[in-house]
Amino acid sequence: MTPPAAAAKDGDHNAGPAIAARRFLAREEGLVAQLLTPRQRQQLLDIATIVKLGKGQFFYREGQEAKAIFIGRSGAVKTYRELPSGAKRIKSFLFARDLFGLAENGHYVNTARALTPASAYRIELEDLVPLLQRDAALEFQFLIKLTHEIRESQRRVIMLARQDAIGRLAMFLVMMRDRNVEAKSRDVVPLPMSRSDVADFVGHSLETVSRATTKLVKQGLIAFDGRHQVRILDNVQLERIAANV
Amino acid sequence: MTPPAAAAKDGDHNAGPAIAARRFLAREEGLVAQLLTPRQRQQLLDIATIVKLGKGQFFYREGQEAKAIFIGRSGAVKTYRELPSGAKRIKSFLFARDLFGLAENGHYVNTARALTPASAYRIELEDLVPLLQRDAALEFQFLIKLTHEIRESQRRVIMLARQDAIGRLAMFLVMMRDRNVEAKSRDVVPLPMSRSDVADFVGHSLETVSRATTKLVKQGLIAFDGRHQVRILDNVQLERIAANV
DNA sequence: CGTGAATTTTGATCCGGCACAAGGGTTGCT
DNA sequence: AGCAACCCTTGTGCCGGATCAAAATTCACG
Repeated sequence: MTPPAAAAKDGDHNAGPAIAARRFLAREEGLVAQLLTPRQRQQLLDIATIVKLGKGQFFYREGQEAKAIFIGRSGAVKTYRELPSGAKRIKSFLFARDLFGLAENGHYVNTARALTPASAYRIELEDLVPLLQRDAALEFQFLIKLTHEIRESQRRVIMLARQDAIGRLAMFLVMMRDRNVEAKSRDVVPLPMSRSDVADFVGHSLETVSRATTKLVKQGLIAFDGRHQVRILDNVQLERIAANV
Repeated sequence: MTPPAAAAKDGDHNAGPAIAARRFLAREEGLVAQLLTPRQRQQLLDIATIVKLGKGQFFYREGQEAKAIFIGRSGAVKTYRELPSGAKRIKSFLFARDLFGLAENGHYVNTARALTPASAYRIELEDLVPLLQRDAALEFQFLIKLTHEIRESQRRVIMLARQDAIGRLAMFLVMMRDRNVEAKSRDVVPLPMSRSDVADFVGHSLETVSRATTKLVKQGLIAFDGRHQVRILDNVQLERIAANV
């Protein structure tokens, strides 16, 4: 039984699943908007169950039959693929309001695992598909979310195209900061993932990432409060490095 | 006035816009399916105009107000962003049946330019959005297309994460081969883009790409018929290199 | 079919990140 | 609290790709 305070802290759970994305028609510059109306959230809530997992547990695994999609509710999740070589390739880090579990040919193409204790709304495809086909407006919101994801993915491509380690890391930090809307302070960014997850994500070795963070710290642009939280000290400079492609 | 033969060669234009993607529910393994029913294509055709551009001309430019989306009809198109440094970052190469021109905040986020003489269906958002909101089934197909794109984008991320030049190139070639469905021979792959476009796409310098292609040729895996067409001689081996992550 | 421009290939040098390795910290478990 | 496993940092040598430079091929155009 969760005390009301704890529930409130993570946002607005009671209202049902939320999806966040940048609208592609609207002009609300730069803002990540809540896409669903209260009514739509209620509709989704009606067919959703809530899954709560401990750190390290799996929402689903690569290759499993895909029967449901998930919408992040609390905590942090990573999705990745195991490559033949045994290396993991991080696909994405997911938080509240993120959509995950889209399938190909009826099977999940990657594995979703909780980085921290995490919860998500689980919606059976069998329930979702008819709802979407009945409710074009709701489906439209999913569409918007997907275009948003495509763009996120492209930002990542741009990041990966860079050669320099510090640049990639700076870009990564900025990305994480930007996803961390609704935080008290925009400059305190939680990094629930391990360094090696970051390394996989930015496409560098763990050591290189470590060196790069050290450099940024020494330059006074960032500081760590423990291993899983960064404070951005010099936003301007960090942005400059991140944008300097 | 295009002679009928020329029109037929590029596929099934007369039937209206086509969209290709891998369905995410269906089990038709590995196949890129035509998503739209004849009726849906007709509906789109009714609100579409056809844009024909010469090589090097622009469908739209980064930052312009986004009033329409496009669906590839013939020829090849590239989309890219100009980075502050002046470098281009290729986002994607597009062919017939591909969707492009999705906006963010009402503006195009990249530039779309014809690599070869190319044509596309242009559909005004003002016409499309109501149609989608009226026709959930049609919209659903768009949704599927977008999930497909997300996955393509992720394949690219995986490609970029690799370090070795030959591996990236092999992967790129395989990707291009796979998109080139409906070709007479699967092993003759057109490469309408320049080497430097390829370099931008795979995230290496032009010289490195050149060296890598040379190596593949010397190893007897591929051969060039002119600069814009590759023949894949040893598919097995090429796949092996491409998959060897 | 020739000429100049653009694209591609080839060559040489330099630098940054990877691999390997070892030391110190932190976290989780009992 | 204590121990062990894991995670992160730091150091060194080496290799692959970027960069600069120049030659070679192809292409566009008349």
